[in-house]
Amino acid sequence: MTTTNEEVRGPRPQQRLEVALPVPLAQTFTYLHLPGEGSERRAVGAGDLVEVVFGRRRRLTGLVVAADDPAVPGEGAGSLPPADGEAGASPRRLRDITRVLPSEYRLDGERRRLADWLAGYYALPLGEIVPLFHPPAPGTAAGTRTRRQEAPYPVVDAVVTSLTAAQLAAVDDGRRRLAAGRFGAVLLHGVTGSGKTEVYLTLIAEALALGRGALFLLPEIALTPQTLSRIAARFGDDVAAVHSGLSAGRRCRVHEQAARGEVRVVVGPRSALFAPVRDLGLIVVDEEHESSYKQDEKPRYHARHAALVRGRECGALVVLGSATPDLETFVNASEGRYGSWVLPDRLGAPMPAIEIVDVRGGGAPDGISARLDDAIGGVLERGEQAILFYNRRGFARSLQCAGCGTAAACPDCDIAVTYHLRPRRLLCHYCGHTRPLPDACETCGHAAFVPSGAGTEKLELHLQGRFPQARLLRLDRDTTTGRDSHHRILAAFARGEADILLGTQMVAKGHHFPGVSLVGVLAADDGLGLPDFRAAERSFQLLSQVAGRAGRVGHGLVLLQAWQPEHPVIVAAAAHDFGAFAEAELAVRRALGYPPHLHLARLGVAARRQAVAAEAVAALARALREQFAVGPVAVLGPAPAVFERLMDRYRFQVLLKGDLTMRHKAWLASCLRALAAGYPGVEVMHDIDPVSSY
DNA sequence: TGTCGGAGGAGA
DNA sequence: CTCCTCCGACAC
Repeated sequence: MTTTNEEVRGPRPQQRLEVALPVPLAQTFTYLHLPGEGSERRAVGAGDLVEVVFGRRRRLTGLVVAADDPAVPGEGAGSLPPADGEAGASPRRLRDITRVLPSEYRLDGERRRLADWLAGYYALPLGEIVPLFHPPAPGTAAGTRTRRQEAPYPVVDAVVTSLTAAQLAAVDDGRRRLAAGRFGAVLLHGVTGSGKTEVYLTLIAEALALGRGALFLLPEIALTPQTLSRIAARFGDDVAAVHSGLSAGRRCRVHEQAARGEVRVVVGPRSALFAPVRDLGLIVVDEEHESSYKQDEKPRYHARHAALVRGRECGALVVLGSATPDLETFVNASEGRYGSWVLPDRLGAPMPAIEIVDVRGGGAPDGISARLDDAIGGVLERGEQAILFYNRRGFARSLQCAGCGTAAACPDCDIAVTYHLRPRRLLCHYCGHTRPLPDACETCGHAAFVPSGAGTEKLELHLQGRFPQARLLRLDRDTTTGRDSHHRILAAFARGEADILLGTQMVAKGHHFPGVSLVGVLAADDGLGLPDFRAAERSFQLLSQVAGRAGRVGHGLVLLQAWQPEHPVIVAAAAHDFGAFAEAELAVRRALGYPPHLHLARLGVAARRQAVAAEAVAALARALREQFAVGPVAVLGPAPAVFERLMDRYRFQVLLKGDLTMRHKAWLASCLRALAAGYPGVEVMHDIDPVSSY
């Protein structure tokens, strides 16, 4: 058996590589590379991506963080310490890497610094960050899908008229900042339809003229065909869009073209932030408040935050645009850390009138008040269009036994299942568990049930009965199962093939529907009761967004039905008053020590057996209390999660409130690893800056 | 985190 | 006796 040292000192100039791999382990792995063999016949160095076999048969792509100098085999010239091959532990025979990825895939410079920041800030091993930076290899199962031809979408060509004074002011300041070539961040605060996109496009053109590249991030690219077509029309071959529908091969091509500087502008969702655009000078984050910028699986990073860090690392201007800025962004702008550009007016049309409809005391028997019913009738008479927003899927929120009142529950989640009509079944919205309607109550044997609480399916039925002549389209997760169905429904509505579009929050997202003169929100205060510190913010954003769908030409009316018509969030939304909302909400956040005043970290523990999970989370809380006994970080909990049992797992959590330093994060990562090791069968997760507190 | 292999339960 | 699922170990 040869020792590792003998391997390195062998006759051939073999390289020893330290490779960070996407596994949740706080270590790198040593592999060998023989330059001159394999697909890429060159020596590799820190920053190269390599493919390796890991364990029995896994193939992983990892980042080389250190490598021997191949010219000096076996000598200490490389950055690696000598292997501890001699005494004690039996030396393992090192494996060869299977492939070096082409140099377009190297992860170095500002992207490497971003990767290091992500790993530190989100308390993850560097290797788990690496997959963000390279597209999936062509030929993988996920990569073989090709994009289907899309139904035609009427493109509203924004006539490039002259810019308004407010747009000009933004563009002028942007030009100055771009010319300076230094990092800076700016909030572009403009209501729906105020011309933010034109500002973005002008600045992208400016960056290109200065010889720099640009990134344009959107929350969900599938929902913004109009923005996309405008970018494509303006920048032609300089621009490439990445989205989930793209095959892995296409993705790789975009990546390589960007790395070579053949593509200068990359557009896409949060993952596009990591594209190797050269000489990056501008990063646009459109709809920066959108929670989809936070990835809800590991690595749980926030693309807005990461965009700011990348901007800092490469000296780029970062423009954050929104009609309803995230409060953190808003505070940074109002306190002068970010610049601030305001577009106060809608182009071409006044803001729609917003009216609050009090539904207390049975004012809306079938979910629709007389006021809204009238307004819908008027829209249909005039041949216009309406959007109705109700944020609940299914026919009934639950099915209760008429005998004992028990609501049918999911066996794996301890949560009431939703009653769906088409197909007719009970469905758990948390784990997807379905079952047919029961013949009799499982608790008492009674054979009659009462549906309670309405959903979009019931709303649709009601509308069909009430307005038989109306053509309806329903848009929610249940009508958008097929690929593209989402797009098809919106396109059909945009072409005027239906009079009423009804659905969940999917109807709120950025589309221009010129024919829409009425927006009805059936339960505007629905989201306010959620046990989440961001409930008010989310409600305000959603209401503002859905209201923006109304009357972009001519008259527009928005009706907000509410049980709490005097709630400050409802009142502020109805008055188009972001400032009033922000002031009130920031006061609450400050009083309770929530973001943006302080940062949060959420630590979760889950296990099949409740007692095991409870024991593990207690141990975690003890360790945290000891660590943070002195200092500005508060430990809250442990407490059962808001949904205590999901997917047959009991869940508990601890919340950290305060500003965690990188040192804290490093300690936290090792603490959580130790916890997972000490409690086999327990799943441990952490979420830095969670989007919600549960 | 994904994969493998052993332990132990349910059913033929 | 075999199939199957659950759980822990391990990874260069």
